[in-house]
Amino acid sequence: MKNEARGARSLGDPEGPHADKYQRILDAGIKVFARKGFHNARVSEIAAEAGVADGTIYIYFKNKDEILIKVFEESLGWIISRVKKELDQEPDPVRKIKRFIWMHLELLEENQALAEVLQVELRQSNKFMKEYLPARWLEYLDIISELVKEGQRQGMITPEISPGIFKRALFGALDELSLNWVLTNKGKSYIKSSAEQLCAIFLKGIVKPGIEV
Amino acid sequence: MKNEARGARSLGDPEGPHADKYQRILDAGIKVFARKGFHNARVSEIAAEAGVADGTIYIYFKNKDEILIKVFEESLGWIISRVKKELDQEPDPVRKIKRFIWMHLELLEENQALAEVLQVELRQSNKFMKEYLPARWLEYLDIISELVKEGQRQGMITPEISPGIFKRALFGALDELSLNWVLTNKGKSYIKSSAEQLCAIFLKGIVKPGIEV
Amino acid sequence: MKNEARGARSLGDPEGPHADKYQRILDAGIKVFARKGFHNARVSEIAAEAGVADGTIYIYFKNKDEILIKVFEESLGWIISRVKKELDQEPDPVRKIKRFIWMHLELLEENQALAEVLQVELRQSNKFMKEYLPARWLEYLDIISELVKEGQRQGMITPEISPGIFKRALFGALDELSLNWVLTNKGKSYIKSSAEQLCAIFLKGIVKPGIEV
Amino acid sequence: MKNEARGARSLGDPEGPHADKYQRILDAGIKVFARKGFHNARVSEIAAEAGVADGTIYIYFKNKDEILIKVFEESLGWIISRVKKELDQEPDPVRKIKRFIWMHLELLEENQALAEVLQVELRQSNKFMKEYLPARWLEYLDIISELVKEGQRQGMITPEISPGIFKRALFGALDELSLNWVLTNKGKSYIKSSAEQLCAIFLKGIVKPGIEV
DNA sequence: GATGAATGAGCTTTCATTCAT
DNA sequence: GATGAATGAAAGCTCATTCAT
Repeated sequence: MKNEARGARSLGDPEGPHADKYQRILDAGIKVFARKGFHNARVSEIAAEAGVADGTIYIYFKNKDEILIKVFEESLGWIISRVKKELDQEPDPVRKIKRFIWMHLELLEENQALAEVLQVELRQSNKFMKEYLPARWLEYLDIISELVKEGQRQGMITPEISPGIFKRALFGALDELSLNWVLTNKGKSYIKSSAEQLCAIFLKGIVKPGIEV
Repeated sequence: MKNEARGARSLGDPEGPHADKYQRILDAGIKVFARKGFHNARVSEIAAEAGVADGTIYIYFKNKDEILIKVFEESLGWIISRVKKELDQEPDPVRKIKRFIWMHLELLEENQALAEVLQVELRQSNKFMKEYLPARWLEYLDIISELVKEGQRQGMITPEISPGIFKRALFGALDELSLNWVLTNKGKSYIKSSAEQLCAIFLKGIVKPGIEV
Repeated sequence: MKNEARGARSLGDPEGPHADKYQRILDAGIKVFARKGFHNARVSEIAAEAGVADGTIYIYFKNKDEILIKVFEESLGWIISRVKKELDQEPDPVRKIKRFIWMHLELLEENQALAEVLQVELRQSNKFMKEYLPARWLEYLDIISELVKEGQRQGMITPEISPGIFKRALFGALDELSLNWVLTNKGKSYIKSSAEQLCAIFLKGIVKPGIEV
Repeated sequence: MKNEARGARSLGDPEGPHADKYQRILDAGIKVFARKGFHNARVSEIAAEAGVADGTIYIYFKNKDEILIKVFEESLGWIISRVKKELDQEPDPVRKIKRFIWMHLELLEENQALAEVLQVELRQSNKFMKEYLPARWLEYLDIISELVKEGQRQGMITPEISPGIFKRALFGALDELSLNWVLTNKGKSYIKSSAEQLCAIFLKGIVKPGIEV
């Protein structure tokens, strides 16, 4: 009843009676963290952005840290489910990897504020919230490594490649390119070129066939 | 071999009469920023680490931000000169790219604290100090793109590759892998595997020859 | 014997249609104030302890202060009526004073939480709620001074004694000893010794007969 | 050098280079705690009263609690040493007890603000800072019990009296009377009467010689 | 130049109280 | 009457920066 109008409005999947304000605070958190970074974000600014009183934040979240943690969890959860659903439609691991690259860039393009938060704050947090360590982010990375393993099983991907290193290499490249897109204002075409180029680089390499490496 | 040119001091190349304290503060900054992150680093802790009084910091640096900026500038300057010198010894662009990958990882391995600062804080700062935007970091990235262009001129690298996107893809991958190495404690062998794998991936791709992509 | 008149409810004598919740809040107030002290007691904790909603408190009490005031009033009212009733059974003023000492200690022993609130918070409140100044507490003190006056009239108590100072001296001594009993866990025998000793001290003094003072 | 001018200015015995501000904050703490009570005292008000910035408080004290604790420690330390010195001049234990009663009341009369803090906050703190429990306060109480024991040894005080209960009874009475003096504005004569009456009560009792108790 | 005590703006968080349901 | 989610003022404390010595 309370949530009938939410539909596709925002990331995440809040449940329970407080869903509305919870989600508004989460969305506000994404915006403000993106604008100012976690440390320079003021709780009062998040409250204002969410249209609630400062104190209301603390009904739904233990503290400022928890807002960020929940932003990670809910956003990554939503991204993962979106990505997995689309990958199912691709026939083979190599096509899936291409699709993954495209989706990563497109999803973040659609959610620029979220992109900024994930790129910058996820690193900070990986370093400082070791007790938490976003399990969902590892889950996301493992989508890549699983695709590589499957490709190797099917004989499409060279067996010398380490899936564990590849997943980080690809993620790092994707992350750097979307960060760059977010920071500069290169327009949508940059996303397209980035996707195309990354597919080419990671799948076929850059050295001309026949050249010794 | 690696440190032959650095004298007994440390990274960077401080000049002038204040060289000693200036450099001590800079080194202390790297350590403390690595340990705590920029926002949680206390100026007084940097001062203590450097063995100077709090107020002395402000004789050499305008403010806390400037310590970080100078850490970037001096460290990147030193890295760039080291890298360029070694790349000169490689015969062709493809070999140079391989050398670059190895050096990046090895240099950061040798300077773990610096690695942590560059990886995490450079992102933050890229985002917030747009007025500054570390020119040296772009210079470092451009080493890669110049190598790609040269490779394309010499016909060793496929012309479809965009050097501007490639430089960020490679940097992102390197960065992610060294961050992972820094955060987990995987030992030196992880650096080696990372370098080998990245060379393979970026130069030859992961799809088996003959497979359609 | 001691509780015969109190029915199943508790201290005080709540009347009117709200009697139940009113009393439950009052009792909860005593418990929570005893546990945490007035300032550290949370209205929401009192509500929880009373099994009512936070807002309900404000139907029965103007604010948090008023809960404490009513705790004083109702508790002291109950204590006074209990004490007066028992004193009637004693034949002379000196015996009545002895009885008073015993009853004070025994009543608080039976209501330890109330004891803690009265002892600690009454002082605070005496100091800050000058506008209120618990009339009932003065009434309680005056029981003592009236007994002294009566004793002087009957020639049993030396006329040099000021009833006004004596009442405070005795109350202070009683209060300090019950506070000490509440804070340490000395068991029931400490109450007995305290009563005996106080009777001896206040009635006969501590100096041996014959010694010059 | 820095402290040459302090003389009798304020309680306590601050040492070290920061003595001046430390003592000013302590004195300000006494005043403000007396005026408002610990919980309603604002750190900023103490700072203003001491003529320092808010932050300066935290150079000298860990937090607001510690100001109160140090007020207890230093004040009681000062009181104890003053009292002990004077008691030495009295010839026998009974005379010493009389002197103690007079001094207690006179010292607090001279330091009214301190009196209010000790009386009201010491109780609160006894209850809530069990970890701390002002050792000095116990030391002060023990002055009394030691005098009683000595009096019993010399045969001047009846052996039935428990020094441990007597010390609390006397302290409670003194405390209540000085609280009353502080709260009402009874003038100096009330102090005198209180002292006289307490001496009479505690030493000789209130019951006329010859009356059976 | 070097010091480090002092500053005070500004933050997160708490919680008594209200009021729409 | 009863509820409890929401409010928002207020306070303790931190720490980058200054400046008298």
